[in-house]
Formats: sequence, C-alpha cells, structure tokens
Amino acid sequence: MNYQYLSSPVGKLRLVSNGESLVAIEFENLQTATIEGEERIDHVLKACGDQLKEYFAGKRQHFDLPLAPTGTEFQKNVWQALTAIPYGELRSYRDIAESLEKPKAVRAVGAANGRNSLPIVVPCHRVIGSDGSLTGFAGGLDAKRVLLRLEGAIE
Amino acid sequence: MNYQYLSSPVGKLRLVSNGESLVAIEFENLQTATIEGEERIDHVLKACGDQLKEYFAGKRQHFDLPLAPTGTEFQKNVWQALTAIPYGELRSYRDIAESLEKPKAVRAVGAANGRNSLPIVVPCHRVIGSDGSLTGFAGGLDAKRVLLRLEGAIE
DNA sequence: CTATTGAGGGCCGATTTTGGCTAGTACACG
DNA sequence: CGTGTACTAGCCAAAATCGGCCCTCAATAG
Repeated sequence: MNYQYLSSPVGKLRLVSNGESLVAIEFENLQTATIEGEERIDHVLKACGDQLKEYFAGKRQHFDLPLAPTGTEFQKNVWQALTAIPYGELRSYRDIAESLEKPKAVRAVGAANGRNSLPIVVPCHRVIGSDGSLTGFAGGLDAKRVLLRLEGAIE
Repeated sequence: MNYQYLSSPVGKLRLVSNGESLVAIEFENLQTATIEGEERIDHVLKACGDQLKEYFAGKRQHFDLPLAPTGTEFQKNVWQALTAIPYGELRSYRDIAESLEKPKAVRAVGAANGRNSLPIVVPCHRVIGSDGSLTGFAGGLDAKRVLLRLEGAIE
C-alpha cells in the first residue's frame, strides 16, 4: 500500500493506492484515518493528486483513474450509479434507488453511499434528500457544502 | 436576482426582481433582510421604484407591475383578494375570509397576510381587526400606521 | 343599566414532529 | 452454514403545534 497526503479546501486528504489502482480517499480530520503511513508515491497517486488539484481549482469536471472499490454487489451498483451524475448536478437518494430499479431501497442506498471509500472521485456528495436537504456525508456536512458550492450546484 | 434600495417614509426598502417580475419588497431594518446584495437595477425595479416614489408622494393610488408571488394556492387567493381592496379603504380579516367563502378561516388569513412578500404593492396594510384595531404588520405597526395615514384611511 | 376589558375556547391552513415502513447488510447464535 | 435480529446519510402520511383572529361571557366601572 502506498500513501500520499494532500491539503485541500475540505481538509487534509490521504490517498491510498495498491500500486495499480486507487483504493481509498480518507479525510484526515476523521478518526477513520488514524493509521499513520509513510508517504510513498506511485504513478496512480501522482495522477490522482494532480487531478484532485485541478478539480479543486475548478479546472476539472471528470476523473480518469483506475479504481479498485471493494464492496458487495449492491454497493458497487450504487457507486456505479453515482459516477453517472454529471458535474454540478444533484440527485436524491430516491432517484438513485429508482435508477437501480429498486425504488424502495432508499435507506440501503444511503448506507451504501456512506461506505463509499472513494469520496469526491465517486461523487456521493451530489446526492441529497428528496426534500432538497443536505443530509449526511462521511467527511462532514461542511465538506459536502464546500464541494457542491465549488461545482456551482448550490448558492 | 437584481436588487434596488430605496429610502421611504417607512424606512429603507429593498426591492428584489428576478429580471422579469417583482419578487419581494423587504424592510431593511428587519433581520429578515440580512442578506446583502450588490445593487443592480433592471426595468422592473426601475418601474417599481418610480411608482413607489409617486405613491409615497401621494400621487399614485394603483400599482401596475409584473408580480411573481410564491406561495400555496390558499395564500395566493388571499393576496389576490387583498389587491381588490381600494386605496384608502379598510377591510377586516373576517371580511377577507368571507370573500374567499371560507368564513371561518380568519386566522389562516392572518397567517397568509403575514407571509405576503410584496408589502405595500399588495396592500396587506389595509386589513385590520374586526373591532377596528391595527393588529400586526411584518414591517412593524408604525409602518402600517404611516401607510394608512398617507392613504387617508385613518386620522 | 350600559359600556369596556380580559380570559378562554374554537376555528383553519401551514409547518414541524413523529412513527411506521422499507431493503440491504453485518453480526450473533445455534 | 442457515436463521434471526438490529442496525442506517430515507421517505411518507398522520398527528401535533402554531399563528398579524374572533366570538362569548363574566367581571368591572361609570
């Protein structure tokens, strides 16, 4: 496992790679990333860091990286659906559930969303409540707001 | 959204337009209008400002402006009924409720009145208690008194 | 005896709160 | 390995709450 640390408008991030694909993006202020790791950069991390910097500078709307998500079949379907949401647009948890043809699995979608190990790159932040409210985000609601504002999705 | 600020006998007003219609008139002394906004005048605001100045000078009794009220069906019905009250005349909350054929909805009328986002132009100030008392007004009772005195409705 | 005042209950629509329901997953237990 | 059970970054509908009111009634004052 290789690691790279990156400062961003939503706090310090830790990028994790297995040498071939991106495995995780962690918010360092959260205790989920208690694990310390020597910084060791490979070509995947290099590309990811560069693209994230461009994204935060407002100059990139799509990511092009090898991803290695780990999760159940259902979770991968959800994450797949997330990548289909265009930059700067919003969807509700219900929209996602319906697009998976499981209209009643809204809570399950929420749970899967919360387990997304590749935030920002897989845009779980573009999913909000049916009533328009910004509900949970693993990196904190403030981070969610910052991201959506950057994308011009909210005022 | 475009804004124009206007000094008046009832305090500084902020006129808000969406470029096509008038959206709101806010009393600036109230915390409801905390949002600051660069002044940017369009033709709707120009017309509104001119007509308000004439009104406050006692030279205008009717407003002719494109309005874009947002509210429930009931609220819009109430506001519609308000515009039918002639200049200088008074109605009670009960009168309005009866004119909507919902004679018992007096409190609901009061609530809708309080949500009127276009005060002065939509004359919510011409509505008073059945016993003749000046009850609430979003811009403050003093403002209500000033407006009615200007219109010659009270001494 | 008439006029004024204040408290209480009822009214209606909008808003907020609450409780049941949901599907999928993780975990404990046999 | 099956089951059972208890979780959610949700949703919906029903129920409780809240107002720019208004009427009634009793208690006062003149």
